[in-house]
Amino acid sequence: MKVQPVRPYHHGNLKEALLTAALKLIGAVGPRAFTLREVARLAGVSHNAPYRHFRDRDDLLTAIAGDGFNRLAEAMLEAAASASGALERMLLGGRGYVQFALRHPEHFLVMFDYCDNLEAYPEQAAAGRRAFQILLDLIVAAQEAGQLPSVEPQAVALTAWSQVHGIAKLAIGNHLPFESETGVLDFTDFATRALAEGLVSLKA
Amino acid sequence: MKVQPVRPYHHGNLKEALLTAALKLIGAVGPRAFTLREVARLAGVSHNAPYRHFRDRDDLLTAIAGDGFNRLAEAMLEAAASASGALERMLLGGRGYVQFALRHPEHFLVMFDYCDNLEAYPEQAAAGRRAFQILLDLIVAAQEAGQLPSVEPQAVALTAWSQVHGIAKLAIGNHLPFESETGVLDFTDFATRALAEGLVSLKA
DNA sequence: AAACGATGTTGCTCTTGTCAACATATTTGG
DNA sequence: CCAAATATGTTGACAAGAGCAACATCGTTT
Repeated sequence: MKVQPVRPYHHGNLKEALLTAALKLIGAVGPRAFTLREVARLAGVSHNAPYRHFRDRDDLLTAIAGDGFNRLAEAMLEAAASASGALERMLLGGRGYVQFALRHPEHFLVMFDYCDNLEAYPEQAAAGRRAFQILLDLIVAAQEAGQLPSVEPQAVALTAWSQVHGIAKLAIGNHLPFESETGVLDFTDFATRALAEGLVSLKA
Repeated sequence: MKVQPVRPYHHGNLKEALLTAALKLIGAVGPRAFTLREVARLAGVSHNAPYRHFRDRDDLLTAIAGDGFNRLAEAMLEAAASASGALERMLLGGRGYVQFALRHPEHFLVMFDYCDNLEAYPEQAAAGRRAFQILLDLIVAAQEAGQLPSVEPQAVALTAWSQVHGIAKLAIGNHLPFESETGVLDFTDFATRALAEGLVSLKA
């Protein structure tokens, strides 16, 4: 009778396992100390197994970035869903952006700082554009509801994006003096409301 | 008669030369591909010479970050100096922040993304705080001039910082659709003015 | 069942960070 | 004015990681 092999030669779902292990590793030691070989070790495979699923180190990181953009999009939609007014939905979308960054810094850092050449990966780049489109849609809806002035939505979206992105980056980098997630999110509300108010005033 | 030595055993000012070479290298290949050994090569010294001036790789990067914070502070002061009103000075300070990031992305990236543990380096951390203090001062001045509401200046400063930091990061990462520096800076004006307007309205 | 492609493994080379030991220049105390 | 002492550079080593090549094993397709 054959002994149950502790680990079959073929992993079965190594690609997913590698991505999961990579996220865990980045979460533990940061994207700088991230190592392909350590990921392989975590997944229990040889140091070269990852190359069957990812062209190289950057390819794996880009996959994580693309996954992150999809999750970010979901997070924003989910956050926005819990409001009634169009303007509130937009503000909550921004809040969702920051909340995602706080809860998934591994993803967020890779998405924006540890992944050159995102444009060279069509699928991941598209995921990024989709996430931005959500913000744009929220803004257009607020404009159509008359709660934001009808200046170029692109400019408004970039302004809002810059605001929440700055908050997210500074918060992750421990540059903001808030202890808790709640503290950062309350601050986000303050900042985004001020900005929205200003956009209204500009038009007036 | 002794032949003029092409290169003396002692460099003379290696520390500065290494920092300069490091900046050039980071500018050329990005902070990810930055290598201590390549820096040594650029400076024309052996691969271990840098260790006489920097404890390790992170130490050199942190030195660059500290230098960057000082230069950023200068840039903001200089930008702000060319305006008369307190509010205008504050807005120009933010513009200077973004302009610095655009012109010195090597510095900016190291300062905020490739330098963990800045807090472990008292001098560099202080340089960072001084730069933030400049923004804070500009805001307090605008408040005292009655051009900004007198809500907690700390919160206002963090909001403004987040705004310009987000613009700077997104611009450097090529996420903004502006071709020229001027385009980004005009957008910065738009965004910061909207935010300032909103802060005024919030109080009202 | 035999061949094929996909998936994993072992073993190598090249590069890097960092340590240790040694060499040379500069400064300083007698 | 010269000998330590101290800076500052150099060479040589080692471990670890990225990525290539050759080989092994598995499932699939004829």
